[in-house]
Amino acid sequence: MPQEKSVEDRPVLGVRARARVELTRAIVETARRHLAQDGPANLSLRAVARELGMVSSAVYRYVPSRDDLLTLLIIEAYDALGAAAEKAEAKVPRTDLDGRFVAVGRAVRTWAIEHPHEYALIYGSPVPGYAAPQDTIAPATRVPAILIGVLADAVAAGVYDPAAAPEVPAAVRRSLGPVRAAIPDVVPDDLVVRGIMAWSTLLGLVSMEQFGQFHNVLAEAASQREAFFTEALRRTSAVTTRTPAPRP
Amino acid sequence: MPQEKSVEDRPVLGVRARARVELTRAIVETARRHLAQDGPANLSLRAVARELGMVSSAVYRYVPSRDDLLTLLIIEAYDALGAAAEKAEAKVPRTDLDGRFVAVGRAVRTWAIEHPHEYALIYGSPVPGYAAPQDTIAPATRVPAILIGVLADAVAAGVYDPAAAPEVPAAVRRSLGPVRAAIPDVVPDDLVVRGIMAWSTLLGLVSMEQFGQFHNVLAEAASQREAFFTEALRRTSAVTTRTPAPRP
DNA sequence: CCGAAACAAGAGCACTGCTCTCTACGGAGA
DNA sequence: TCTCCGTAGAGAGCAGTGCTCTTGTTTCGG
Repeated sequence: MPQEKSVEDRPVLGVRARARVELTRAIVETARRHLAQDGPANLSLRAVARELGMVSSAVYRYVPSRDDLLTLLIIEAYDALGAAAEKAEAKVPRTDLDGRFVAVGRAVRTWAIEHPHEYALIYGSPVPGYAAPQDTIAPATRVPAILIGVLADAVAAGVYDPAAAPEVPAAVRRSLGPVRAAIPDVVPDDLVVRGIMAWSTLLGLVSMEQFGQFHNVLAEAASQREAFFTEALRRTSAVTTRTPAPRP
Repeated sequence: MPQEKSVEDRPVLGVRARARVELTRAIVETARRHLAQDGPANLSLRAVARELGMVSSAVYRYVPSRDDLLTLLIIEAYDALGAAAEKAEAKVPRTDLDGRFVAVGRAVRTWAIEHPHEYALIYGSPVPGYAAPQDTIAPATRVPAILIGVLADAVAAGVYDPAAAPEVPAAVRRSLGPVRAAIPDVVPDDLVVRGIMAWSTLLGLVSMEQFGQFHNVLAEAASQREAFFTEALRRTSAVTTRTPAPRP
């Protein structure tokens, strides 16, 4: 998008530039509504154009392709989910580490229930080409960043004693290379592994519920689903941010 | 499919009936190949028909719709995955409970890596209408059934002492209603919850890797991915099939 | 002020799922 | 054995999709 640079340069935007940002916003917004209603697979560029009263070819002036539009929606979804999780976690006292983890998990689940198609878009099978564009990885880290904060605070508060942390096998330590760059050094590898496992459990639970894997497994009533989920989150937290018992 | 009944009745199949089962098999088979190559979203009935040298409308004599064809492929995928997991688990000595769980987990992951689109079809965001047809739920239980066997053997072998099992909250116990029907009574609710969590962790790990959520988190090298995964599975098993320490 | 760039509109291409009509043929009853 | 009847295949066609190209029109900057 070479236009954006010239747009950024001009302090006062001309008629054309204003119309461009406005229309781009309108396109993404109606696309988001269509996505929420019909799901990623049924998102139609032509339908979006129709609702905006323009012809389909005109949309291509603003969005390079359908996949790029989906990428924009992916970014929006990651951001919305991240905001919801941050808001929920911020309400819990800093010292209540389990409460913070559970709050994040419940926020993710609640957001997924309220935005099933958006959730499927970001955590389901990727619809566009497999390679996730560079723009999506930053917003995708928002929720994990909260969990990293909890891990770091567990060490800081002494709930997890790094001195008692067991060494992880060398191959496992090497596998953690990329994520180590985003985690404070005080968090030992053992706790990093636990954190990734906790995050996987959380997403696994939400995805399985969202994608229907809990049919004929858990009761359908919302209150019981909620009870099970909260229990699972509490147990997950209990095996994550705790000083490990020395094992023979 | 009212024809099937008459087909079952006749001991010797006529030319028409033979051709029907043959062609149906051919359609599903080529569809499976197309699915493996291009993914569920790009599966085209017309392309399948083209490859079989028939016109698209003829396929509708055998498959009611594209979604029904996908449902058939879903059933096949569940069965193939279940077979792979069963085979891997059968090789482990019955007494090695952790080994059996890890074997199942590794088998699921290996199968997912070898059949990414099939995996996405069954454990990713559902492509057809949300309601999973009745025919799919039976094959879907194949892998979980193996894990249930491990849980039951943990109780039988005394590795998990049901006498020491803590009571789960009443709402959680009620949420387990459906799945209890498929689990021996000797397995206490506490262990059922652990089992569902372990299964969620396993699927969460595989899905996150498969859907690209581990980019910039774990190293890309296959050996390191494998090492991390095995470690995670071992840890998951270790917190599942063990007599719980009494907590204050 | 004028040329270049951006824009909207429309036609068109190749493709999809699915329906309908028409013709040919296999199989079972009279 | 012959005669229907239901099934099979072929083709045309409909409505929809993503995307491209051409043709005018409007806006902006030198």
